[in-house]
Amino acid sequence: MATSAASVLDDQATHSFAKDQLKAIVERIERLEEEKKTISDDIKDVYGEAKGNGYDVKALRTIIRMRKQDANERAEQETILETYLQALGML
Amino acid sequence: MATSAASVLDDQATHSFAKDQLKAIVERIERLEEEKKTISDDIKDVYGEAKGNGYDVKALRTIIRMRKQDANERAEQETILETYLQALGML
Amino acid sequence: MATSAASVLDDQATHSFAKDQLKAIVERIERLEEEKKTISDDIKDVYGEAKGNGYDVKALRTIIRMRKQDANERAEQETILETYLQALGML
Amino acid sequence: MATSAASVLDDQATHSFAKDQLKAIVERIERLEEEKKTISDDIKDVYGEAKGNGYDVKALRTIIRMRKQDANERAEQETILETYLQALGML
DNA sequence: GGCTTTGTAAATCGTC
DNA sequence: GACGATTTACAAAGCC
Repeated sequence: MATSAASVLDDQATHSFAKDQLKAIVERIERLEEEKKTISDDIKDVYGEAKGNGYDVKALRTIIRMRKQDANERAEQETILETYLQALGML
Repeated sequence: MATSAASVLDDQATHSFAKDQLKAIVERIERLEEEKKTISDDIKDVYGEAKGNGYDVKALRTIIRMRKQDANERAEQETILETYLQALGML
Repeated sequence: MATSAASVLDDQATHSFAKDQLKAIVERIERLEEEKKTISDDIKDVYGEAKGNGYDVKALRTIIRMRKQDANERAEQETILETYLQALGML
Repeated sequence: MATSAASVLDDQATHSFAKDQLKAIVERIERLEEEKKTISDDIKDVYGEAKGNGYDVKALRTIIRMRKQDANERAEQETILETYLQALGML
């Protein structure tokens, strides 16, 4: 079966487009991952610096983790409150 | 033993300083972790968007991973090359 | 190089042993995973039964999760206490 | 509106019952989850022990996973067979 | 039935 | 460089 000149062009265009789109996606992700790595390194630096100033890194991590937990818990409390209000027909 | 007025002030100053420094460290880390989370979410968004456009997310991740490996390998090759050049007194 | 009759037997014995040992490990793990699956199914049954008695499964899960969090938190509090005591040279 | 003495008792009884039932459900689930965790830990122990005997844990996991897949496939084959037998009126 | 959430596995990183 | 701890990726389960 023959393929018309038009459809060949279409195929090429479509193919090109797909390739460009994929490339764009990959590059966006790689760009973001680089930024993420930069920040991770910054965090490591802060811990390292703190350690240099006599802080116990493990304790610091514990503090950070607990504060995050507290935040999560507050969020959950709100969720529960909403659930109750919902159950009481107050929302 | 008595504590002089001066040392009380010193203690307070020292204590205040330690507290402020700790607070600063914690806040810097939390700030950075927030930024990191933002970027992680952005990455998820890109994958989600790609999925919406018909891409297979797992395959995309594989591509990203392979390209990272390739980059690492290239970097390693360069390291080896430099080592040789160094050994040959050409650097 | 020749291989004595004894070492052939040794090799076989060693090989057999290795094979049996590997088999034993695999079977122990598979046995445990079966048990684990049984329990998971039991848990699902309890939730299903509760649902049949008019309980809101999602709410039940929230209760279970919160109680677990509380337990974790208590455990962490103890960890922190120990850390402080350690720091104070009291352990 | 007034509430009769009888209905107060009923309410209390009902309330007590509901509370006890909920408590029973929660405790059953927590009990089962504990058992599940115990088994998970046992599995980890087996892997750890195997590692101590020179086995490669990742390879072991691969074996387990493949055998599970094979089992699933066998199960699927049986399902297909049953379907055929059913279709042929032989079940 | 897909889409999010949760649990598990793998990989990475810092430590000793 | 092996080990444990943390982070990240994958898989499974539950919910809509």
